Amino acid sequence: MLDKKYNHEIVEKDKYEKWLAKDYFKCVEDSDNKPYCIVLPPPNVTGVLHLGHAWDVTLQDIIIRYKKMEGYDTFWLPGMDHAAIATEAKVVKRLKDKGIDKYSYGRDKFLEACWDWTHEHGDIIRKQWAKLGIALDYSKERFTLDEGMSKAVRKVFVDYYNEGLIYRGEKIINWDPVAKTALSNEEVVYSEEKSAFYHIKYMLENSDKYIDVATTRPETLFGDTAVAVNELDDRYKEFVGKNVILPLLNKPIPVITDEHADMTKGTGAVKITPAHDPNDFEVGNRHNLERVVIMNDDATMNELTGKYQGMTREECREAVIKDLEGLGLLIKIEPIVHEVGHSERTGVMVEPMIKKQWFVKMRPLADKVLATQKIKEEKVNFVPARYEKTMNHWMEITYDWCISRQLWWGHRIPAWYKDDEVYVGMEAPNEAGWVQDNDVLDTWFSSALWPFATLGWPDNNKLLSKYYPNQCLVTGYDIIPFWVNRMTFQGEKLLGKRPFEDCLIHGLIRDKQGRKFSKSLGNGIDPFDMVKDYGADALRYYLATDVAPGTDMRFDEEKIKATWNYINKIWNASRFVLSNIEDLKEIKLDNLKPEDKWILTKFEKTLHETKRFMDKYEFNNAGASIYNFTWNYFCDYYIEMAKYTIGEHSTKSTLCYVLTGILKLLQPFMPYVTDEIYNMLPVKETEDIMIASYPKYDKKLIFDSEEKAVDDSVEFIKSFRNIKAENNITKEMKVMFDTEDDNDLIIKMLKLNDNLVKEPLGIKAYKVFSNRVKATIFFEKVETEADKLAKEAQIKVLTESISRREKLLSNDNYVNKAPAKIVELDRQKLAEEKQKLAELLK
RNA sequence: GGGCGAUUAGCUCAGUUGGUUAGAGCAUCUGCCUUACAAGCAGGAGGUCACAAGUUCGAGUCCUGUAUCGCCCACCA
Repeated sequence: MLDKKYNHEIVEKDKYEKWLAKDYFKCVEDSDNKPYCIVLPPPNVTGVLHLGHAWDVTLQDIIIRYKKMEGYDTFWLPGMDHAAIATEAKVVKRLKDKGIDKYSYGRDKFLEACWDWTHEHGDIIRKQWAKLGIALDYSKERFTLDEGMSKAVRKVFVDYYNEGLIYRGEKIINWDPVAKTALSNEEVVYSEEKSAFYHIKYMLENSDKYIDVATTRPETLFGDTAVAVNELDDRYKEFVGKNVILPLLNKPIPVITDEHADMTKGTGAVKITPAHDPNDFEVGNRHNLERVVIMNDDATMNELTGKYQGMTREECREAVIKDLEGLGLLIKIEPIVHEVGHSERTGVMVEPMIKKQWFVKMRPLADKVLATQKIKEEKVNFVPARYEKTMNHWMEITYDWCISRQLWWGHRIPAWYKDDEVYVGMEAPNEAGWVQDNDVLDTWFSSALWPFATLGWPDNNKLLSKYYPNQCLVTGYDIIPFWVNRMTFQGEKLLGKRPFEDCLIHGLIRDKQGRKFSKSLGNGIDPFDMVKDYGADALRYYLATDVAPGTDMRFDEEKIKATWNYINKIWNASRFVLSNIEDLKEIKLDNLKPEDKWILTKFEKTLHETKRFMDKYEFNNAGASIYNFTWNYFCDYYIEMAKYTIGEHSTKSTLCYVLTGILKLLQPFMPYVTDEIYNMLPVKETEDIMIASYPKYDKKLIFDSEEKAVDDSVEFIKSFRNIKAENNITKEMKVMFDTEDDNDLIIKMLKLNDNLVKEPLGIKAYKVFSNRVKATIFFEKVETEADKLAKEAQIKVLTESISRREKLLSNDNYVNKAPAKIVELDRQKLAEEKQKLAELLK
């Protein structure tokens, strides 16, 4: 016998270990069943899982468990990401707290510290996965820095290099002066900052004329090698071709014309700093300008800035402005607000710098994706579909991907140098004297290979051929540019096929006020506190059903509470069923009563609807559909009806059949409690519910006329209760049925056995009716003013509705153009309303 | 500057191809300890679907425009 109250701690205890021991989570490579593979977005080993991860994995687990019951050979591959820059930052800090400097510690020892960190956090993360009950195949777990991944990474690098898709070049890149590494465009986040246009006089050589140059970055003037104006700009005609004097350095630089100078912006004259600005870099290339690097790697000013050497960028700006002002070269300061790029990881202002780095040539790779996305059978199907635009737009505008990072934790670049020679290969060259590139690859370079490198690529094996392309990938929309896009172009280039058929996108979780969760706000919620308080099932159901796919969610603990109540409801319904079917030997759906047929029909319809939603990943709608059936039909009505015929085999069978069905539909959402209850069923098809089959829609269990009839009885019951409550009618009432039909069920449900009369009484009468059933309640009661008002209001509503409907039905346009079904419905409704009104007016 | 999303009950959210009186949970009001469940049961109340114009017999849903909020992208000096 079940406890009276659902206790999630008891229910969830030891279950995960049981599932693991029975190998339920393992894929069956040799199985003939159709494969269904998802690779888990590998969480960073930087930290522990948060609510967003819990959401992400819950969605995947629901898909996997659903597909498994549907008969697929499911395979959910877990793993973690070494997260190069993010983890390195954490380990650097940990060492620093111990008084150890990364560089003096040395590369090998530092990497050891990184591995220690990785193992610590890996263990924590695995425990967290277990708490959520997710069906990961741990026998295939991978790490983005393991041997197989490393091999795949080197292979891609070498092949791309040989094909010309990877090259090394000196270009302007985003430099993080704290981590002292290059970054990709995606790793730069822009935020609005208060700044100013500084208008500076650049004096014409040997003249007292000058050009007013407006800049937001006066500290970079030491790197100026020209001033550009537009060739159509009349204001500066006389300056073009001459020199202006670079302030502070008193160095002559040319005034050139270039399309980059926009006459409508600023003063129309722009200083050109090729080594510290991407646009100026391009201008410099066009005009063969010298590139003067004026900063050190930590973004302090270097020796070329004279007395400003050693200052930070900020200090230098202040000093420069002060000095220019002293020289009378500062015209004005115009405050503005503009977007400034910051490092995603360290938060520091990114400095554009000229550096020799490795790049992936993006155009051919991106074009391939754009072409594939035009083919229905070969494209990645985004859910919701609008996110395809996010990827496609990125593919259209992307430019070469800077993949080298000046870090230690990551895949070391397989390039070796000897004097001016470069060797790129899977292994180091044999001869002596070659030195390997010090840098590692962007962490996303390896995770881009995740959907196939984890399956054994570049070796061709059964795992790869069976499970690639993956059937689905689940991730948040914020990860599309970093990861989804890159997996897509890599998969299509390297294996000739999309990495996954579907890509289910979810949003971000925010707090109750709609703010992002962040450490500084202190508004974080630990999902495992929720598991502790309400159970994994409640958290999972909440996360999966709260919002429609692709939208953000506002976290609300009250809803988890409500889910707990729902589970408790299921628990208690099961308690009733189980305690009454202990002697059931087999489920036989024959000699069915109308209410049995009714609930079976409702269940089939719910199943049909639920499956449709599950297949579209609309778990919110699927959840609502099951909830509505379970609570409003099964619990509120069928169980109540069943109480009167509980001894009959058909009742027991129906109870057991429907409860089993409900448990199966809920299993993907609530694996623990459904497992617990399923195992207590006297009749069941499998040892555990997660290996049972999903119910199949069965037309033979659709009974239209019984459904209609019992629906009508239910409608009558509701009307009856309504009238009884609204009129404060007590048990003293007498009831006379006007209709001959069998009203047994109604009489039982309303407990009217002692109140029935055959002839009308000469006291106040209340009419109750549904389509089929009519009855009169006799009850002595003084009509109050409130009763009168209520009745008048009801008459008013009905009268208005009738006249609106009559008008509609007399409109030929409507009658002729609207579907006959709709018009017929209106006619029915009108007739009912008229009848009701007549009753009220009696 | 470009793109996307949101705007529906007090709160958080659903709402399929346009079609009965726009739904749910929570909160709220009334009455109930009816032996599965008071974390429950029964019955209510609560919405000009952001705004304006349009298409249509019919618009929360489709078209156009506006407002507010949010996100993404973009090299703007």
